[in-house]
Amino acid sequence: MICNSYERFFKTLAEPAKLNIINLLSKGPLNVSQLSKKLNFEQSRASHNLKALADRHFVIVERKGKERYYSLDKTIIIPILGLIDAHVEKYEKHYCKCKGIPWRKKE
Amino acid sequence: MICNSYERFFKTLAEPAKLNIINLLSKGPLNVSQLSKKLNFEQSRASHNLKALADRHFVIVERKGKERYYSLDKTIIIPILGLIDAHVEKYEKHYCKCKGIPWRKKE
DNA sequence: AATTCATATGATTTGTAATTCATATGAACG
DNA sequence: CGTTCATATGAATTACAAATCATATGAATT
Repeated sequence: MICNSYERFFKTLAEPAKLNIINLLSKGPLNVSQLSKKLNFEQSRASHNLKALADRHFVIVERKGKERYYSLDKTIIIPILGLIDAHVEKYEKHYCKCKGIPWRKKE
Repeated sequence: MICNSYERFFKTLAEPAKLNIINLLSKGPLNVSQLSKKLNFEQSRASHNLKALADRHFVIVERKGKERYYSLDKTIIIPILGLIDAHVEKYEKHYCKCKGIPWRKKE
Protein backbone atom coordinates (compact mmCIF):
# COMPACT_ATOMS: atom_id res chain seq x y z
CA MET A 1 0.00 0.00 0.00
CA ILE A 2 2.63 2.52 1.03
CA CYS A 3 5.53 3.00 -1.33
CA ASN A 4 8.39 0.85 -0.14
CA SER A 5 11.06 3.20 -1.36
CA TYR A 6 11.03 4.78 2.06
CA GLU A 7 11.46 1.43 3.73
CA ARG A 8 14.42 0.52 1.55
CA PHE A 9 15.93 3.92 2.06
CA PHE A 10 15.72 3.84 5.84
CA LYS A 11 16.62 0.19 6.19
CA THR A 12 19.85 0.75 4.34
CA LEU A 13 20.89 3.42 6.80
CA ALA A 14 19.56 1.83 9.97
CA GLU A 15 22.73 0.06 10.87
CA PRO A 16 26.03 0.90 12.53
CA ALA A 17 28.14 -0.86 9.91
CA LYS A 18 26.76 1.21 7.06
CA LEU A 19 26.80 4.41 9.07
CA ASN A 20 30.44 3.81 9.88
CA ILE A 21 31.18 3.28 6.23
CA ILE A 22 29.42 6.51 5.39
CA ASN A 23 31.33 8.30 8.09
CA LEU A 24 34.63 6.97 6.78
CA LEU A 25 33.86 7.70 3.15
CA SER A 26 32.89 11.24 4.04
CA LYS A 27 36.62 11.84 4.44
CA GLY A 28 37.42 10.57 0.95
CA PRO A 29 37.13 7.62 -1.42
CA LEU A 30 38.51 4.21 -0.52
CA ASN A 31 38.72 0.83 -2.12
CA VAL A 32 37.31 -2.27 -0.47
CA SER A 33 40.54 -3.50 1.12
CA GLN A 34 41.40 -0.12 2.56
CA LEU A 35 37.94 0.23 3.99
CA SER A 36 37.89 -3.31 5.38
CA LYS A 37 41.18 -2.71 7.13
CA LYS A 38 40.19 0.64 8.58
CA LEU A 39 36.93 -0.67 10.00
CA ASN A 40 38.17 -4.16 10.86
CA PHE A 41 35.57 -5.64 8.58
CA GLU A 42 35.77 -9.00 6.90
CA GLN A 43 36.26 -8.42 3.18
CA SER A 44 32.89 -9.85 2.22
CA ARG A 45 31.19 -7.89 4.94
CA ALA A 46 32.52 -4.68 3.45
CA SER A 47 31.49 -5.80 -0.02
CA HIS A 48 27.95 -6.68 0.98
CA ASN A 49 27.47 -3.43 2.83
CA LEU A 50 28.96 -1.35 0.05
CA LYS A 51 26.73 -3.05 -2.46
CA ALA A 52 23.66 -2.17 -0.41
CA LEU A 53 24.80 1.45 -0.18
CA ALA A 54 25.50 1.55 -3.90
CA ASP A 55 22.10 0.06 -4.72
CA ARG A 56 20.45 3.02 -2.99
CA HIS A 57 22.89 5.42 -4.65
CA PHE A 58 24.40 6.52 -1.39
CA VAL A 59 27.85 5.70 -2.69
CA ILE A 60 29.41 5.69 -6.14
CA VAL A 61 31.77 3.04 -7.47
CA GLU A 62 34.67 3.66 -9.77
CA ARG A 63 36.89 0.91 -11.14
CA LYS A 64 40.62 1.34 -11.30
CA GLY A 65 42.33 -1.82 -12.41
CA LYS A 66 41.42 -4.57 -10.01
CA GLU A 67 40.38 -2.15 -7.33
CA ARG A 68 37.05 -0.49 -6.90
CA TYR A 69 36.93 2.85 -5.25
CA TYR A 70 33.83 3.83 -3.37
CA SER A 71 32.97 7.42 -2.61
CA LEU A 72 30.09 9.05 -0.82
CA ASP A 73 27.32 10.75 -2.76
CA LYS A 74 27.06 13.72 -0.47
CA THR A 75 24.10 15.30 -2.20
CA ILE A 76 21.65 13.10 -0.37
CA ILE A 77 23.46 12.04 2.79
CA ILE A 78 24.51 15.43 4.05
CA PRO A 79 21.08 17.10 3.90
CA ILE A 80 19.39 14.09 5.46
CA LEU A 81 21.79 13.95 8.36
CA GLY A 82 21.45 17.69 8.74
CA LEU A 83 17.72 17.37 9.27
CA ILE A 84 18.26 14.59 11.77
CA ASP A 85 20.86 16.62 13.63
CA ALA A 86 18.34 19.40 14.07
CA HIS A 87 15.64 17.00 15.21
CA VAL A 88 17.90 15.20 17.63
CA GLU A 89 19.25 18.40 19.03
CA LYS A 90 15.75 19.66 19.61
CA TYR A 91 14.62 16.62 21.57
CA GLU A 92 17.56 14.54 22.67
CA LYS A 93 20.42 16.85 23.39
CA HIS A 94 20.17 16.15 27.09
CA TYR A 95 21.12 12.51 26.73
CA CYS A 96 23.06 12.35 23.48
CA LYS A 97 26.06 14.54 23.84
CA CYS A 98 28.31 13.06 21.20
CA LYS A 99 30.36 15.60 19.35
CA GLY A 100 32.59 15.76 16.34
CA ILE A 101 30.51 14.15 13.67
CA PRO A 102 32.79 14.87 10.76
CA TRP A 103 30.30 15.73 8.08
CA ARG A 104 28.35 18.09 10.25
CA LYS A 105 29.41 21.64 9.61
CA LYS A 106 29.48 23.61 12.83
CA GLU A 107 28.63 27.24 12.36
CA MET B 1 32.30 5.65 17.76
CA ILE B 2 29.66 7.12 15.53
CA CYS B 3 26.74 8.75 17.25
CA ASN B 4 23.91 6.22 17.41
CA SER B 5 21.19 8.82 17.16
CA TYR B 6 21.20 8.26 13.44
CA GLU B 7 20.83 4.54 13.91
CA ARG B 8 17.87 4.94 16.23
CA PHE B 9 16.32 7.48 13.93
CA PHE B 10 16.55 5.34 10.83
CA LYS B 11 15.71 2.09 12.56
CA THR B 12 12.46 3.53 13.81
CA LEU B 13 11.40 4.39 10.29
CA ALA B 14 12.76 1.34 8.51
CA GLU B 15 9.63 -0.69 8.78
CA PRO B 16 6.34 -0.95 6.90
CA ALA B 17 4.23 -1.01 10.04
CA LYS B 18 5.55 2.31 11.27
CA LEU B 19 5.50 3.88 7.83
CA ASN B 20 1.87 2.87 7.46
CA ILE B 21 1.10 4.44 10.81
CA ILE B 22 2.82 7.62 9.72
CA ASN B 23 0.92 7.60 6.47
CA LEU B 24 -2.37 7.17 8.27
CA LEU B 25 -1.67 9.79 10.90
CA SER B 26 -0.70 12.27 8.21
CA LYS B 27 -4.43 12.51 7.51
CA GLY B 28 -5.26 13.36 11.11
CA PRO B 29 -4.98 12.21 14.73
CA LEU B 30 -6.34 8.84 15.83
CA ASN B 31 -6.53 6.90 19.04
CA VAL B 32 -5.09 3.42 19.38
CA SER B 33 -8.26 1.48 18.71
CA GLN B 34 -9.15 3.50 15.65
CA LEU B 35 -5.66 3.04 14.28
CA SER B 36 -5.57 -0.68 15.06
CA LYS B 37 -8.84 -1.20 13.27
CA LYS B 38 -7.86 0.81 10.22
CA LEU B 39 -4.58 -1.00 9.77
CA ASN B 40 -5.78 -4.42 10.96
CA PHE B 41 -3.21 -4.34 13.72
CA GLU B 42 -3.39 -6.22 16.95
CA GLN B 43 -3.92 -3.70 19.74
CA SER B 44 -0.58 -4.31 21.36
CA ARG B 45 1.16 -4.16 18.02
CA ALA B 46 -0.22 -0.69 17.49
CA SER B 47 0.77 0.29 21.01
CA HIS B 48 4.33 -0.93 20.70
CA ASN B 49 4.82 0.74 17.36
CA LEU B 50 3.29 4.00 18.51
CA LYS B 51 5.49 4.01 21.55
CA ALA B 52 8.57 3.65 19.39
CA LEU B 53 7.43 6.51 17.19
CA ALA B 54 6.69 8.65 20.22
CA ASP B 55 10.08 7.90 21.76
CA ARG B 56 11.73 9.44 18.70
CA HIS B 57 9.26 12.33 18.74
CA PHE B 58 7.77 11.44 15.40
CA VAL B 59 4.30 11.41 16.92
CA ILE B 60 2.69 13.30 19.78
CA VAL B 61 0.32 11.78 22.34
CA GLU B 62 -2.63 13.54 23.90
CA ARG B 63 -4.85 11.94 26.53
CA LYS B 64 -8.59 12.36 26.38
CA GLY B 65 -10.29 10.31 29.07
CA LYS B 66 -9.32 6.72 28.60
CA GLU B 67 -8.26 7.26 25.03
CA ARG B 68 -4.91 8.46 23.77
CA TYR B 69 -4.81 10.35 20.56
CA TYR B 70 -1.69 10.15 18.47
CA SER B 71 -0.83 12.75 15.87
CA LEU B 72 2.06 13.16 13.50
CA ASP B 73 4.79 15.68 14.21
CA LYS B 74 5.06 16.91 10.66
CA THR B 75 7.97 19.23 11.25
CA ILE B 76 10.45 16.41 10.92
CA ILE B 77 8.69 13.76 8.86
CA ILE B 78 7.60 15.89 5.96
CA PRO B 79 11.01 17.42 5.16
CA ILE B 80 12.74 14.06 5.51
CA LEU B 81 10.35 12.32 3.17
CA GLY B 82 10.63 15.24 0.80
CA LEU B 83 14.36 14.72 0.51
CA ILE B 84 13.86 11.02 -0.03
CA ASP B 85 11.26 11.65 -2.70
CA ALA B 86 13.74 13.76 -4.60
CA HIS B 87 16.47 11.17 -4.26
CA VAL B 88 14.23 8.31 -5.27
CA GLU B 89 12.82 10.20 -8.21
CA LYS B 90 16.32 11.00 -9.38
CA TYR B 91 17.50 7.40 -9.37
CA GLU B 92 14.59 5.02 -9.16
CA LYS B 93 11.75 6.55 -11.03
CA HIS B 94 11.97 3.95 -13.75
CA TYR B 95 11.04 1.10 -11.46
CA CYS B 96 9.12 2.75 -8.65
CA LYS B 97 6.12 4.41 -10.15
CA CYS B 98 3.89 4.62 -7.11
CA LYS B 99 1.83 7.76 -6.90
CA GLY B 100 -0.40 9.55 -4.48
CA ILE B 101 1.68 9.59 -1.37
CA PRO B 102 -0.61 11.75 0.72
CA TRP B 103 1.94 13.95 2.44
CA ARG B 104 3.85 14.75 -0.68
CA LYS B 105 2.79 18.07 -2.10
CA LYS B 106 2.64 17.94 -5.87
CA GLU B 107 3.45 21.22 -7.53
C1' DA C 1 47.52 -19.43 -19.73
C1' DA C 2 48.66 -20.01 -14.96
C1' DT C 3 49.02 -17.39 -10.76
C1' DT C 4 48.04 -13.78 -7.75
C1' DC C 5 45.54 -10.06 -6.01
C1' DA C 6 40.98 -7.47 -5.35
C1' DT C 7 36.40 -7.93 -5.08
C1' DA C 8 31.79 -10.12 -5.63
C1' DT C 9 28.37 -13.64 -4.83
C1' DG C 10 25.50 -17.21 -2.59
C1' DA C 11 24.13 -20.18 1.15
C1' DT C 12 24.17 -20.98 5.89
C1' DT C 13 24.35 -19.34 10.42
C1' DT C 14 23.55 -15.99 13.71
C1' DG C 15 21.74 -11.92 15.94
C1' DT C 16 18.33 -8.82 16.68
C1' DA C 17 14.03 -6.64 16.53
C1' DA C 18 8.95 -7.03 15.68
C1' DT C 19 4.83 -9.57 16.69
C1' DT C 20 2.13 -12.10 19.65
C1' DC C 21 0.07 -13.63 23.84
C1' DA C 22 -0.99 -12.94 28.44
C1' DT C 23 -1.45 -9.75 31.86
C1' DA C 24 -1.30 -5.15 34.09
C1' DT C 25 -2.66 -0.38 34.59
C1' DG C 26 -5.80 3.14 34.80
C1' DA C 27 -9.73 6.00 33.77
C1' DA C 28 -14.91 6.35 33.65
C1' DC C 29 -19.30 4.95 35.32
C1' DG C 30 -22.95 2.49 37.50
C1' DC D 1 -15.67 -0.07 44.83
C1' DG D 2 -16.37 -3.42 41.27
C1' DT D 3 -16.86 -3.65 36.32
C1' DT D 4 -15.88 -2.27 31.77
C1' DC D 5 -13.39 -0.11 28.24
C1' DA D 6 -8.84 1.73 26.31
C1' DT D 7 -4.23 1.28 26.39
C1' DA D 8 0.34 -0.22 28.10
C1' DT D 9 3.78 -3.56 29.40
C1' DG D 10 6.71 -7.80 29.54
C1' DA D 11 8.09 -12.29 28.13
C1' DA D 12 8.05 -15.71 24.59
C1' DT D 13 8.00 -16.55 19.88
C1' DT D 14 8.82 -15.63 15.31
C1' DA D 15 10.65 -13.40 11.32
C1' DC D 16 14.08 -11.17 8.96
C1' DA D 17 18.33 -9.17 7.81
C1' DA D 18 23.43 -9.03 8.64
C1' DA D 19 27.70 -11.53 9.20
C1' DT D 20 30.23 -15.40 8.01
C1' DC D 21 32.22 -18.96 5.28
C1' DA D 22 33.23 -20.93 1.08
C1' DT D 23 33.62 -20.12 -3.52
C1' DA D 24 33.47 -17.54 -7.93
C1' DT D 25 34.76 -13.84 -11.00
C1' DG D 26 37.86 -11.00 -13.16
C1' DA D 27 41.76 -8.03 -13.91
C1' DA D 28 46.87 -7.69 -13.91
C1' DT D 29 51.39 -9.85 -14.20
C1' DT D 30 54.84 -13.32 -15.22
